[in-house]
Amino acid sequence: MTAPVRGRRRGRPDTRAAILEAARARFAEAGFTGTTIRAVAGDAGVDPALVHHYFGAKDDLFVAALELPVDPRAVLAEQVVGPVEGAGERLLRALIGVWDDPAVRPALLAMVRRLMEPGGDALFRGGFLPVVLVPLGEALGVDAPERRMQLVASQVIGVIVLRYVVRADAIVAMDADALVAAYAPVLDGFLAGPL
Amino acid sequence: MTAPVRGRRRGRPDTRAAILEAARARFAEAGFTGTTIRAVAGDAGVDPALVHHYFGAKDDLFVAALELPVDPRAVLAEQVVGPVEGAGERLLRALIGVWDDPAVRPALLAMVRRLMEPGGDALFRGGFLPVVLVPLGEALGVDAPERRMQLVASQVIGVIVLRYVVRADAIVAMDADALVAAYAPVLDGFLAGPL
DNA sequence: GACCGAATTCATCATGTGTTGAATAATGCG
DNA sequence: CGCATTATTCAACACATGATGAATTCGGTC
Repeated sequence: MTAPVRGRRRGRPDTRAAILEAARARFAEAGFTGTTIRAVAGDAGVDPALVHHYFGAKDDLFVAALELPVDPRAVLAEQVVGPVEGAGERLLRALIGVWDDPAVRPALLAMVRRLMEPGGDALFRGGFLPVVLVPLGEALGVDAPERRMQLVASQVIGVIVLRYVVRADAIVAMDADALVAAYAPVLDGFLAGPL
Repeated sequence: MTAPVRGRRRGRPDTRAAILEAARARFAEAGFTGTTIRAVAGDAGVDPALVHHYFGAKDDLFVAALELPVDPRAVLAEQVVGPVEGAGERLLRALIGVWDDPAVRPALLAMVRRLMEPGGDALFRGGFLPVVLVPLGEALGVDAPERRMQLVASQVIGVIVLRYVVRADAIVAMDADALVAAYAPVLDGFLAGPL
């Protein structure tokens, strides 16, 4: 049995990546304040000090863990932008594609959890809304993008919470087509219906 | 009965109530783990030990703060149950009525925040779903109440998050009629539309 | 083989947490 | 008044947390 070995490890294990992965999982599961550096270090099989060595403070770890393998704006520009007709379905399919990718979901979950913690409103108003939602609305060419995209968000976030945070079985059980059938009409209504 | 109790009676101003109110506000704002007993005591202008004196551990404080001035099932039974036609509007108006009551909102917010924290899925599956959602669906006489009510919940929770947690301005600005106009058709579709 | 830098751990600090028990002040009853 | 009872605070404990700096070990380079 290996006694606790001090000093550098043999071979070239990518410890940094292990820490990042553990941090993503923890942040996704427990949010920012609910995640402890010691727990992350434990999951990665590593001393807490090493976490600080690679990423500085806890805040820095968080933004590092948030670095998405995907740029949401690129995904939206490629898969969603286009005519308003069918925009709801395209949005849903892009959303599901990204969220069901296990490499990306933890980071997204962490962001959603952060949205609910104190200061989350600022994150929404200062980040999510102007950076993602409104530009998307404008790219789709809808009128009153602020209002309509907030309506859209109110449905999308509900789906995300029930499917990925709270894991309500009926919503989890739906595949992409079922989700589109249920929600695309709603989103289309928010995008193009009467206000 | 009990012998005549001698001695000091109750706090001068009702300190107990002050603590409860402070606790409700903090739990609503920051969730369970994000709320510290010292902060509650500080808000109530009181020593932390007094909080323990009145309510025992932090868990007990939380359940005491959660005690709603309203029984959600009673509200639903009175204002929502009825024919499926118009159920969406009735549900929305009841919801808004309860959530916009400043005496109740903090406790509700605290519950929603708890739903997002670790273990929130259990709270949903073991509490909210079987105690509130499914009975309501059955009382409305819809088919497949589990599925339909989870769809309803996915929209309702989205509205709650955007309006009360994240306070998205466009959603906050809507009055009851505007909310009904926007969301009642969606809910009716989930309750009675095709699956 | 010597040496430098990177990887890793250890011991430790300062702080904030929930909680406890004793101590003091106020109140009401006989 | 004096006593019982409650309200309230003080001081402190035990623990977890984020963070730091020194120490140790390894990998690669001259």
